[in-house]
This record gives sequence, structure tokens and C-alpha cells, in this order.
Amino acid sequence: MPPSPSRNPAKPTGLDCRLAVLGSDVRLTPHRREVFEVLASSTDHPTAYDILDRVKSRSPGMSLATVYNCLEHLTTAGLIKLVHLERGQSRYCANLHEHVHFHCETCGKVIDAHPTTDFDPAKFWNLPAGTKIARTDLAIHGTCTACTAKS
Amino acid sequence: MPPSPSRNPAKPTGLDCRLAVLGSDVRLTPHRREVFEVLASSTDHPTAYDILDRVKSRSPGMSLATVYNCLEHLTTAGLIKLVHLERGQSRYCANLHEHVHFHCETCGKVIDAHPTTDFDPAKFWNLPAGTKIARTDLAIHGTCTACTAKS
DNA sequence: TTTAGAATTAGAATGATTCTAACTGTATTG
DNA sequence: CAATACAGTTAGAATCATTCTAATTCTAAA
Repeated sequence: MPPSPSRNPAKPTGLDCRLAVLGSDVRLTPHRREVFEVLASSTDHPTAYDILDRVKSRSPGMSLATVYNCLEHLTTAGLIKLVHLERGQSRYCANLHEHVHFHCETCGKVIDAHPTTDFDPAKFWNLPAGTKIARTDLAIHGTCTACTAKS
Repeated sequence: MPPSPSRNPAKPTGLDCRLAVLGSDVRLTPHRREVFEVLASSTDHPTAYDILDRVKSRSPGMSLATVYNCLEHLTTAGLIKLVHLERGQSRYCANLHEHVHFHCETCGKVIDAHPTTDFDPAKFWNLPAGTKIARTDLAIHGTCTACTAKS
């Protein structure tokens, strides 16, 4: 036994291990792991409902409430990101590399775009002095290659 | 009478005049005008419900459905902009100058930030060849001056 | 004045998300 | 090993934002 840690149910140490990535601290329960894995193997920025659909083959009993619950925990832990591009359903993204989103207004597809050089928003926009930037969300809307070719 | 335009109810010319700005083409009915004026005199990016609230002193009978309807027409015409920053209610903005939004994660306030120099997203992010950019939405999240001072 | 179509309306319907309360599982404590 | 405490999970209800529907009103041309 390790040096008698007093009972602390918020940080169990047994079978129910954690994912020690990026300083995050989530209990990786089976459901959370599956939601994470589905998202990590998707490149299309699925909605909560899409994720439920994809998880169902492995966990037929999972409910939408649980998907939302898992997504919330994973988001809080910084393992995944929430993306808002339009009204309606939110989308999720497990790409943790710095990137922005290109949204095709014709087919609805969302493509990750990675930076080619450093970008500092404070160089381009006039923010009040004393403002602290935590993160930036850039969404580029337009027409994707396939849709441009078709028209 | 002008040179007998054949009946075309989509483009009336009488009292119900249009706002000939920016190539837009909206019927500026009393309700639409009020919604637009409320928004134009607000700097806080109100939600549809906020707008209904502010419009009520002048048009007590206006319904939320009409507010949404007016906002939709004004948005389509390019007279106002729809802003998505978080889950939940959409916000609207009548600032048509090029700008981005700073969102304070502490107090929820949204501040317009205007460009100090030209910004071309294609210079910073690697988009697939053939992609056509229509517009970009940049949201900067962080802590505003007031909230930074308090903490 | 009639009429066609746009604008407006209240309320219903839908869609997305969150909440609630009951139940289950796991690991620590006695 | 049994009891316990709490996190995780669940279905379904509740809520919130938005859109739809069908009826009504308004406007301007014929």
C-alpha cells in the first residue's frame, strides 16, 4: 500500500485509471474512453448525436445524456474541443494541435486548417489595454474545393 | 407615374421604402426599422430576447416571432450580423465595419475589436487549394480589463 | 375598391441541451 | 468481507432557443 493517502474519492488510483496527457485529470471510465476514441478517430467534427450513433455499435446501451456528460468532462479536462460554427448542434473535435476551422457553406463540411506561421491576434486587432487573451477561435466560411469544382 | 413597371409585389416603391445601403434590398417596415434602430444603438450584442425587451417600450405589441423574423430579413440583407460565441442564444450586431469579437469569459461581455492592419487568413493557415473564402469569424476569448483588475 | 402578396401574430412544434432522481459500480473504511 | 460513500450512468422530464403554422392585417398596384 502507498503511504496511506487519506480517503479522497475524487482521485481514485485503482483500475479506473486516468489519462495523464497535457496535465489533464479525467477519470477515463469505459464510456468516456469510448466517446474519446470515437472522436479521436473522426475527422468530421461530429455532433453529440453523431457520436452516440458511432458509439452504439460498441456500447449499445449508451444514452445521449451520457454522451453529453462524457463530452462535458472531456472538454473540461482539455482533451477535446467544442466547436460552434452555426446555429443548432455543437460539434466536437479531438484535434488538439493548434488549428482553425474551415466551414463549407455549400456542403456543410468542416475542415481543420493548421498554421503555417505564428499568429498573434493582438497584432491585427485593437484590444483594450489590460485585456487578457485565453484562446482564439477562428472560423473561415466559404466554399470547399469539391463544391467550387462542381459549380 | 414612373414608366409603368409591371406589377411586381416583391419590389414596392411607395411609402414602404427601402434602405439603400450597401446594395441591400430590404423593405424597411416599421417593425424592421425599430429592430434595426434598437440594434444600431446597442453596443452590447443583444440576443433576440434582449431586443424584444428594448423594442417593447416603442412597440408594446411586438412578438418574439416578429423579432426573429425581422432579424432574419435584416441579416439576409446584410444590414446586421449574427454572432455565435457560446452555446445558447445567438447574438446580433449592427456594426458593419470589419471587426472581430472579444468575449470576456468572466462577465460575458462582448467587445468589438477593429483591425489595425490588413489580415489575410490564407497567410497564416494552410487551406486546401481551390478553397474560396467568403468571410472569417474571429472570436477572442479571455478576461476583459475590468475583470482582470478585479481579480 | 379589389386583390395579391408581404408582414405580423400567437401559439404550437421542433430541436438541442440540461436537469432530476433513481440506480449501479467501485474502492476505501471498519 | 460488509458497509459505505460517492462518482458514473441512465431514462425521461424539463427547459431553452428557434422555427413553423395558420390566421389575420396591411400595403400598394390594378
